[in-house]
Amino acid sequence: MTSGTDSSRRSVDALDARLIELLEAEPRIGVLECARRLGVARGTVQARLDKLVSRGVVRDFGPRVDPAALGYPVTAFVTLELRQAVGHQPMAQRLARIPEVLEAHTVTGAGDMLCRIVARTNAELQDVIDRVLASEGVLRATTVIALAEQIPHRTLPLVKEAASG
Amino acid sequence: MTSGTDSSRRSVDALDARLIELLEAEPRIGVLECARRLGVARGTVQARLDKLVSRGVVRDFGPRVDPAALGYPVTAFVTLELRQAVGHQPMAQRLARIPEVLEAHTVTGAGDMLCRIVARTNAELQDVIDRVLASEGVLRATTVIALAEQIPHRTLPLVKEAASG
DNA sequence: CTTACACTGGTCGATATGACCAGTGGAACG
DNA sequence: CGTTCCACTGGTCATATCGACCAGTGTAAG
Repeated sequence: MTSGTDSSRRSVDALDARLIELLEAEPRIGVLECARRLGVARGTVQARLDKLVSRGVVRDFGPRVDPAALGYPVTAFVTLELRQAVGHQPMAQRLARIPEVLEAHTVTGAGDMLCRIVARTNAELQDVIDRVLASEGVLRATTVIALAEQIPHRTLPLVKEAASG
Repeated sequence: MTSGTDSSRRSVDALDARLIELLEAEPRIGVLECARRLGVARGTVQARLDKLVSRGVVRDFGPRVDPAALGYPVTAFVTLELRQAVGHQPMAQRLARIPEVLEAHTVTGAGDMLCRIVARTNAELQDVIDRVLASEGVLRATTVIALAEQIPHRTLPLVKEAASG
């Protein structure tokens, strides 16, 4: 009773999307309950999940930690200009040693790297930025503080889009 | 046999941190196995976990989806300048309708909003940005493309820092 | 037509879960 | 100094899920 899904061409199909959506909404329900709610056999859900994970679409099911609840309510995005001589790799390694640096990308444009940084207070944010600036090769740091999270990190709409489009 | 942990003052203590670390590394192991590895009773792990969740430190255990594996390998950060007249809230709602917008913050500085956007190709990125620009109230969009993810989104070092510091 | 594959629907034993409980030690407080 | 509160212990319990199997069947592609 194939429902016409073809998981070989598109990376996710409608069933995959519904499965991810379901897990996103209620992560604790388990395979059996998923199967019931999606109206398919349990083995099918199991196979789908395994494939999603092995294909890398679903990275993991680790705990999502909220920095604010941890005591780090200040978020900032810092753009770094680097001296040409210093490579991105060693720079990234130095940044990685600073726990408050949650994320870093190399980017196009005037800046060379874009980092997401958190801190306990604005004052401590300054400390963190100073620590970043202390790294060799950083010429300049431009900081914007995130005032509010208008859209929290999400992927669900994208999953649905990928399944249907 | 209290191990001297005081979870009332600091938001997380050493045991919490080890628990989160363990779950981050191997999300599938379950409460019992956690208890064994941490060398505490199972009930303790259960209580800690419940509290971490209820306190909001751990948001959830939902699947972490990788946009790249979904077919959206292009990431960009877009800074929006808005017309003063248009509020941030309605703007965020319009942005939320675009699946490729994964995240949006209001920020300080020249721009008003900073968004994380993904796309299948650079060409499609242009389409997405056009869709963003089509929203009423957007005066200007400045885009930087993420070339490489030097530090993937992480919170573990922060958790350890919060537990010790 | 034949092959390949996905899904079905059933069973199996092993294991984890979440709920209890009484007891104990430490820390804070009066 | 005694009391109270709280976290942790270590034990049991019934229930539910897990992950593994299996043969059978439909669709789709070659």
